[in-house]
Amino acid sequence: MPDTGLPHAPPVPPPGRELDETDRRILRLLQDDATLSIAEIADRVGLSQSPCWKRIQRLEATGVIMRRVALVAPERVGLGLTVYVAVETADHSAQWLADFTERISALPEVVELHRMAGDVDYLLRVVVADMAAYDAFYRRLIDGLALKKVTSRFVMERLKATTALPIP
Amino acid sequence: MPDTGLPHAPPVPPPGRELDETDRRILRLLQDDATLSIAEIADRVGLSQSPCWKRIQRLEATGVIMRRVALVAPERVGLGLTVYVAVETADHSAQWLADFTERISALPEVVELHRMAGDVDYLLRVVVADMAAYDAFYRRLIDGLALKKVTSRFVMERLKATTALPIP
DNA sequence: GTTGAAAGCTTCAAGAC
DNA sequence: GTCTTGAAGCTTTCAAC
Repeated sequence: MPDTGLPHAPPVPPPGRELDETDRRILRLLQDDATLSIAEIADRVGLSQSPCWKRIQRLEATGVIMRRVALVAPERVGLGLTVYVAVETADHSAQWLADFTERISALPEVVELHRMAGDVDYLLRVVVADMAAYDAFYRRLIDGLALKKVTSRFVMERLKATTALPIP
Repeated sequence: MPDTGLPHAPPVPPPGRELDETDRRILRLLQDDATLSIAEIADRVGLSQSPCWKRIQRLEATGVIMRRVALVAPERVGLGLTVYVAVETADHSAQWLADFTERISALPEVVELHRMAGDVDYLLRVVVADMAAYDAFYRRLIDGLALKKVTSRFVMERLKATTALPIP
């Protein structure tokens, strides 16, 4: 093969293509309802139980299925306020960023932390009880951190929220 | 009680306080790992199986536990790109907003749709395969919609992502 | 890939405290 | 509210095709 100087094809599985259509059908079912029995799933994807069970085992062992969880309604446990926090950092040294990441990840109110491209460096999704709780969180967040800009955007209404990925 | 003119206390369950500490411990366990057996949960919260099972049934029946799902690793199913899209709408009539909401919710790539307070009207979380797929999605998104401003922010790295709420 | 079957758990209802 | 008991059903493994 000629060396084009371009990046190589990934050394390992072409994303999403180590899975056949049956695997993807199983995933679509399970990410919608993880209480389905093997019998039910096998039936719906047109397999018998044993091979279906083996496929699910493999999907779990290889990390395609990361975990099975219960989704809790936030407002039912007194967590009525979700806030997206866009952070622009002042310091961009590797050490500072590592510290920042570790420290922010440790905050339980932060359920998601993303490093972003573009104007915003980090985007946080924060879940708290109410505005007073958010204020307390915010003070803890900025305390001692050199942040250039912090923009809080408050969720008024959750119109759609699913953990089910649009598996093609 | 004197009428202060301030908003009343909510007429129904004080958020999160219809649940006792045992319920909350069960929720913390299940939102971390929904494969735990009743026996295991009962053991950890200090109950025997039946009352533990009844509590879980009640939490599901009353919608505190919304569902049980499998979480799939996006990059393992070829969905390597997550984008947050901030939308400012041009039209704010009720009819327009209803149409907008319905239309956006129907797009499978949109896994979350929030109505926001402040400068941004809507925040979308979009999951796609790659930049080409996002471009195709973006064209469909803006096609025929009067949007004042659309800002796409691309996730470079997922540093933390949990569906487990910080139940106090 | 398939079927069928057996062992061991888990779930859930019933009845008592 | 809690506990114990027991039946039914499910998961998991295995043998055989």
